[in-house]
Amino acid sequence: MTEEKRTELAKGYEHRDVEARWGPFWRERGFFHADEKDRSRPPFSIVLPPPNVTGSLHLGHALTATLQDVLIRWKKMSGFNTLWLPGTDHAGIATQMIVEKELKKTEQKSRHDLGREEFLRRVWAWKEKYGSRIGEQHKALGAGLDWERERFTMDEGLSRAVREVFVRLHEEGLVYREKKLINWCPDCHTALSDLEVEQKDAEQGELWSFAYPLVDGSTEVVVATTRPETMLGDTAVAVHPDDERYRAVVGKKVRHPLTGRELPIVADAILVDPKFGTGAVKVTPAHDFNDFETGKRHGLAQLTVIGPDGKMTAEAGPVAGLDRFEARKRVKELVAEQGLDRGTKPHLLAIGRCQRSQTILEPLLSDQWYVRIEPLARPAIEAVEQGKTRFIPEQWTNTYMAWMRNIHDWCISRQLWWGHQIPAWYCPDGHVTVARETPSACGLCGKGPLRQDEDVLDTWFSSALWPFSTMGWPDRTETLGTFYPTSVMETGHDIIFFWVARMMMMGLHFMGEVPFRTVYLHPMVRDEKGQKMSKTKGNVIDPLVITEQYGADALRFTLAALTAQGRDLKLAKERIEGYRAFANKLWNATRFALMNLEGFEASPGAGAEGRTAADRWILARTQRAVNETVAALEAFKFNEAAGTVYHYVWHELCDWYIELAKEALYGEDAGRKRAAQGTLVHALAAALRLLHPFMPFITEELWHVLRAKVKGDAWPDSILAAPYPAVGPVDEAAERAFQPLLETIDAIRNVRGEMNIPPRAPLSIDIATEDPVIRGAFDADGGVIARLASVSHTELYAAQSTRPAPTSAVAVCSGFEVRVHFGHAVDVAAELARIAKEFEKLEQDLASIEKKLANPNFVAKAPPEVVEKDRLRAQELREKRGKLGVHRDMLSGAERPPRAAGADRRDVMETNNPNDPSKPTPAQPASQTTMEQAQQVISTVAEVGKAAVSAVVAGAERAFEKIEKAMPARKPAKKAKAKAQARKPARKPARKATKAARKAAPRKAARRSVKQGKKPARKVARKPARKGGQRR
RNA sequence: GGGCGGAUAGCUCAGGGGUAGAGCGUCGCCCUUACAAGGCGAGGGUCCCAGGUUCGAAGCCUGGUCCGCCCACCA
Repeated sequence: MTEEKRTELAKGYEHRDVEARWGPFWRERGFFHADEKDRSRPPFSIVLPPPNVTGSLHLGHALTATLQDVLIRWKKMSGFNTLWLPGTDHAGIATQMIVEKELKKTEQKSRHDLGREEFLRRVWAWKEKYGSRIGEQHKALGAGLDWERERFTMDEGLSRAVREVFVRLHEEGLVYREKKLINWCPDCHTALSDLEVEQKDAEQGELWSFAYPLVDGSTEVVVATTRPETMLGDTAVAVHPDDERYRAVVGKKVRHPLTGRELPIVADAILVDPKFGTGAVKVTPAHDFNDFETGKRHGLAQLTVIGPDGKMTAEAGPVAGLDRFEARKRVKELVAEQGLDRGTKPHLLAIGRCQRSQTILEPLLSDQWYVRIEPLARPAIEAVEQGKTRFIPEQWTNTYMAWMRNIHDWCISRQLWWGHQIPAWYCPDGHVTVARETPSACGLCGKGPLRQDEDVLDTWFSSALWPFSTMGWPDRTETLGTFYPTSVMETGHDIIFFWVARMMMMGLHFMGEVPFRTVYLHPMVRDEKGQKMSKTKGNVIDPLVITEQYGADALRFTLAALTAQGRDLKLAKERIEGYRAFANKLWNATRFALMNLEGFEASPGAGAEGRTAADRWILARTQRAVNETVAALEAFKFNEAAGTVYHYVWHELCDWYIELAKEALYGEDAGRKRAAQGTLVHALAAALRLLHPFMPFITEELWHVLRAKVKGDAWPDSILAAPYPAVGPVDEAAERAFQPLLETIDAIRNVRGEMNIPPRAPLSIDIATEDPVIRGAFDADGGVIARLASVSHTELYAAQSTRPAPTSAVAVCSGFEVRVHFGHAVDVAAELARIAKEFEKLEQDLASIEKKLANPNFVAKAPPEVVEKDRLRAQELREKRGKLGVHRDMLSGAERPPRAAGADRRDVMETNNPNDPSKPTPAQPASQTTMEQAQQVISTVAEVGKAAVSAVVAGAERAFEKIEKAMPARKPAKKAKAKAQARKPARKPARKATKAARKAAPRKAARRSVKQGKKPARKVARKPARKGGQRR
């Protein structure tokens, strides 16, 4: 590849060029070819849920592809022998309807005009024409599927598996044919399974009552129905056996007003609820599921009055030939004409509709094939109970169980042409022969010719076999031996019954083993408004439209980042844009590295001796990111994995480390340079590998470019062949050691922002700490502060600094204090306001924590480590408060601490900053506040408390005026002053000030710094104020 | 009629008995030689309501309210 020679990158990331490059590269080199003979590596297999062959992928498919590809690439890089098996589903009804529609449109013909054979030819042609689009889409998404193993549910091999399963189940008595009531779609002209019936919200309908006169003329029985047309099929009237009102008429007969037939009055405790309506029910065994059962209990006739086309049959007498809804009106008229109408009431009812056509379904009596499901369901329940298959998120286990425990026999025959024709043949005598291959004569009587059952099997029948039929079953293939059971079934929770449950049953029955160890059910993808994407709503998005615009990597990353467990996923384009920017960020980080790798040595450990604290810090952070990412992936927490890498790359590697490393990279010190280069390459390479499963294209591209530059042994010619970063111990000491420096930079930046000091205006700072460890950190690596915070001059003190307050701001950090000198008078009011906010925050935190510690129950009952932590925390807060108080008092002029004898200045770090206009006044040998003095101030401050703040501020304003007068040449910047003015009112409402105080500098500083171990240092006490009750 | 999920910053959503988070958006300052698809900073919360358990509840329990979703043959 020519790009391997490139060692420079374009300024911005252009996904189009890059993405076109790597798909073919991976495929040509067979990276995704699974090797069933390789037993040296542990297997990891996923079968792709087969999309509808004539369909086009939507974002739900993109999510499926993304998550599975993440798993596959991650596992592959982690040393697994991976198989990801693609394929498509023939999707019986859906496909047939598409082709029929097209046929109607272009040729004005129905499938019957063409005949079965010709129609099927057309469907196959359609499949060939459009079936490839799915593959193209998957490839565009970067899906690492093993295309050599692509399957189609109507392939010869899979069809053989279907026949085998059907025949075997039939032999075992688990497939049977029976005349029963089924859900029939008059539009699609086929039977449906229970699952294909959709119950929408209750629809407004009517409950119509009419009277059946008794044959003996003694009285009448009033019944009610929501479906008047079915009364023509009534073959009885039922009442409750205990119902006194009807005791006398049970056993008698009523006369049908429209046909004259006589109908028995039966007593049935199951069907009839005496409290509903009149307590009498018309019974229509051939058109209602309850009535069907009732009819069987009482041996009632089954009278079919509605035909498969939805029109009334000849049996319907006066309304024969009418459409069922026409008949509904007509029946009411006819009954009314006889004076038997007893009124109509509005009534809410649930209506079953066809999942495909939305047509109102008709319960119809017909011969269909069924799978006896209970014997198959039992092992499938047990397998989950025993943990052989695990659902993630766990809550789906209940859903699965509830359905499985209440499962009905599965109607598997469909009156369609497109699909697996049922391998059953009928002889002239009507005997059924079920066989794997076309039989020549009746298995029972030996007669011929035989006629094959015209129906086909439910699409989901073949889908149920997918995990093993695709691997060559019924043959005992090596592929099955290596890759079955599959490792993970990843699919949407909407098909848990249609597909997951049925795969479980079939897998267990025919393979004797669950089809997958883990079922990960992902959320549904919705549009920005939270609506389900559907063709009818017109909000379906083709993933390719997005990949074209933003790049496949951005789309993939977005989908992964939004896939939290247990909730639907709303896709907003802002989010995708954000992750496209992330790709660009990664691109530029690599670009930066390439520009700064002259003299890089690839040998392992090179430059280790020159490493700075910053180097050790990012190495530790890298390891932490690796650990967290891997842990998240193992738990299927895609959003956490994505979020971890994102944060690491952007906010640690880019925002911090690259900036930190510039000094060494640009500098002359060869040792340090080498160390920084090595560290940068290590961190970047880790980032690329961590990210690869999520963003395969850009990471592969950058891998190659980087590889060409560094020429190391550890750089295989594809990132896919590189190992996924390994989990390992984190150098927590390195993290801790560097923390004060990060915190200092944050603090200075915060002061700048708050005080409106331009980012590059050089500043002089003092750092004061009594902690030798922290002091050591500043000694060794304090230089980074100069660069990242534009500091020109730093002095270190062993204790609190007392340089003249009016020209400085202070930030109290954990274990040290930073004084920022401006070289001119500070905006005292602004600084005091800033301190006031912070002070109040400290007060609040301290109050809440002290209250806790004062509670004997807390001390006695809470875990000792929690108590100890709070004690330390309280101590720290008190310290900070004290220091801040001193500063505030100095600034406000309210109290000026006496100078202590003897300078404690320990060190001065000069930073060469060419722009430095005004070297700060050479530091006076700074005086020191002794601990005693500090304590005194602390206690004073504590007493003065919050109420004093405004007074102090007022004092400060006076002081400010004085200063301004005294130093006319050093007026604060106009803007700063204006800002100070603007801020004044904000101080007044206590509520607002409190709120603001919560956002005080230390917290912010901590937030900017990065997570530290389990308990992030950034989390400075921040109990909501309302607890303290101070806000009122 | 059952069952399941959700309600947290302006928006979209993570989190989850011990110091309330992210992305986007908003505001301010920066064209700092990797990146303006950028950098730095700031503002922004009654974690739906009411009880309860607990030393401690946004989280756990109970009961509500309002949104989703799934299942179910009530004429």
